[in-house]
Amino acid sequence: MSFESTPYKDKKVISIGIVSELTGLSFRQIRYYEERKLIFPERNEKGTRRYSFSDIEKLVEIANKREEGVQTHEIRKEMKQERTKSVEKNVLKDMLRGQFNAHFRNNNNNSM
Amino acid sequence: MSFESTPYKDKKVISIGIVSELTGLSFRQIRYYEERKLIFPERNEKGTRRYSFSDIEKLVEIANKREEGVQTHEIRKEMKQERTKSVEKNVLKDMLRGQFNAHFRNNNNNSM
DNA sequence: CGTGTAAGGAATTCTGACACG
DNA sequence: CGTGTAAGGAATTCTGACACG
Repeated sequence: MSFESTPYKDKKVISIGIVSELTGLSFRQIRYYEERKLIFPERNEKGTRRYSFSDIEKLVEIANKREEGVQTHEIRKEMKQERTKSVEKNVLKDMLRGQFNAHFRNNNNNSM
Repeated sequence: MSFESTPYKDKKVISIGIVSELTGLSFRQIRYYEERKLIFPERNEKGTRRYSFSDIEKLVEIANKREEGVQTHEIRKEMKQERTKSVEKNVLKDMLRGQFNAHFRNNNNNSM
């Protein structure tokens, strides 16, 4: 019923050069964070990496953590926790939507 | 008051190869439509073109028009009209917001 | 551990031009 | 008018490795 028709934020279309420009990180750093499983760019047929805006946001977060001296291993753990929280939030949202729909199931005939 | 903090849709970050993949158009066609002032990619320092998701949407529209046999010159005119309409719509929106704000100026103390 | 760098190769993109129609 | 293509050059990206610490 509810579609994400244009999730530009997650489309993997940006090359590493632009990502470097946008984040201020070196190619070496960007590739290394991939090696450490912090980001997951896609590849085109020829093997060049493609990143999304989400990846760029993640990289900025990573850069901040690194400046604080946090190791990639720790950052990885923290990001896993974030993902779990996010899943929980969605579960909660679904439950609320369920209640909401139940409540209005029988008297939703006028407003579109 | 209302900010577009992350207008990913208009960020010029995509190279012509990806645009070609996404639209199905050839490099030649994409560059030609720029020459005819239908799209306006940016350039990085070294001169390579960078497109936005908006540009890609425009290109798809252009491709559809071209298939119908519409010439680039006509397409250009049509797109100018679209822009004008869009401006008018915003003017209307601003007027409505003005009235809305005036109406609630004195009794907006509870709900955020 | 995290990052820099030189190395060699492969893929990308650019421009201006000739071609066809 | 709109698009294809071959041409030559410049810029981009890739991998694996050595280096420092």
